[in-house]
Amino acid sequence: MPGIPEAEGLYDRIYAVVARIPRGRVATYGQIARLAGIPNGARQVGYALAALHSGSRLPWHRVVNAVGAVSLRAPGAAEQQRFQLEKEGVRFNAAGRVDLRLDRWDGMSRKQRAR
DNA sequence: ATCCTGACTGTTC
DNA sequence: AGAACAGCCAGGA
Repeated sequence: MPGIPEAEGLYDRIYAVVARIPRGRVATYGQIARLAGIPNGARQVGYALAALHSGSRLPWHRVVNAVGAVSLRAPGAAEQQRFQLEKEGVRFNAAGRVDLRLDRWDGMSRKQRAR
């Protein structure tokens, strides 16, 4: 069939990409969407992650928005995400944002700490 | 099928 | 740098 975008589910593809983000690095929603084959699916990525039940082993905390900030809305959740990232070595600036130029995952190699 | 909501993003001011 | 806007698209009512 000419139109089989996701015979395994859209979310599964998103989760698969998130699972590949190496420790100590972050990726943006748009970046993940693109890697999952969903050009303009940034919101879908957020939607998919929101659908995740607590207890999932997916490294969803490594996902930040386009400006390097945490987009969690639930009170306290954002701080928790930041704490977990800092624990992995990701640094936040005074504005509470990640410097994507330094810690963004290149989407290819799994481990590589440039800088 | 229509409308509203949302863990988004790029452009423009 | 921050705010307003307009696209974007999957769910749920």
